[in-house]
Amino acid sequence: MDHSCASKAQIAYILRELHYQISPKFERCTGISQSRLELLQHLYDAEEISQTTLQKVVHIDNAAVTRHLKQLEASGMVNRRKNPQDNRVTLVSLTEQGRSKILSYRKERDQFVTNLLQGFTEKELPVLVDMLQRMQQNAEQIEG
Amino acid sequence: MDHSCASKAQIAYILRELHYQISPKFERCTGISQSRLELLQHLYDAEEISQTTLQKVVHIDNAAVTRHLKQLEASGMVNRRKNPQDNRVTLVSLTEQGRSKILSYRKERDQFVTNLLQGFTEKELPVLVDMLQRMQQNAEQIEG
DNA sequence: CCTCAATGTTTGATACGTCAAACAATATAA
DNA sequence: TTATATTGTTTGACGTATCAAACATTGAGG
Repeated sequence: MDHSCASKAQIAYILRELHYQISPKFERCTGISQSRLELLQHLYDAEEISQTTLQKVVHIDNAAVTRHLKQLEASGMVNRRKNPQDNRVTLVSLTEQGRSKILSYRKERDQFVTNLLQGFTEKELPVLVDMLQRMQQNAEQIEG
Repeated sequence: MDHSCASKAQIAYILRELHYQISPKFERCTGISQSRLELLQHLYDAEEISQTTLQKVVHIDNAAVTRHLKQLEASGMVNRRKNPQDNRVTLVSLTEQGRSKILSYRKERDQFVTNLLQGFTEKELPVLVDMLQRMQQNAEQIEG
């Protein structure tokens, strides 16, 4: 409520605008959506994990995760199977095809992000990451 | 493509995640979506402007702007009329009701953003705004 | 054992973006 | 002035997120 609220409010606006500016361009440049690539990226690191675990790290709704993974399965990028120890949970893993394809996606992504961050110095990047993460933590607290 | 790409890629991920964390909470806290409030906010400042002008400043697709404004008109927040000098353009303005309602929305928004930026110092805010705006400018350049 | 709660996943309804194509209305130029 | 390009807006098809409700499946307590 203090005098700096105008600039604070601006931040919320810019974040929204930035997302919608980036999102379609990211997909056109890399050939895959940010969400999908993020899912694949975590599978790449994790071998085989449950959907819920995956859902929590990518901050996407369960329903959306289910739909993404179904389509990624249909396109041969991931495998899904029930956990024999607990038939409620679905375990997901990358296929060989997925594992190899992700490498080229990553290249495109890196190029894209490099463009996005043109003019940023090496010192600025960690500052930015830190601020964004702090906002994320704050966001998690809001409205239980 | 250099060694800092991991941290760069992280930024793209966080931006996406942050948007989806914020967006529903913003609406629940304030009673209006970010996009709508941003549209109203600009109308508040601008008196009467054309849809296209408005669309350009908020970085939302024309189609989405049309739909938002139609609904805001239906709910009595804005007026729309054809420009008599050029019947192609639609001029939009706030109604009295809209003008008064926006004040309470703003209060909620400011509270929300204050929570989002908890722990940020006065010096950090302009740094953050600057970085976000630079990303926006870079994003505009990508893939003409 | 057999409810009943908890956990994981899925489905359905809704909202809001994008793009492309359709429709004006206006400018331009032959 | 009449065909053609340009500009502003709208509509339709689609993707992807949210929430809430429906379905398993498993665990725990009487």
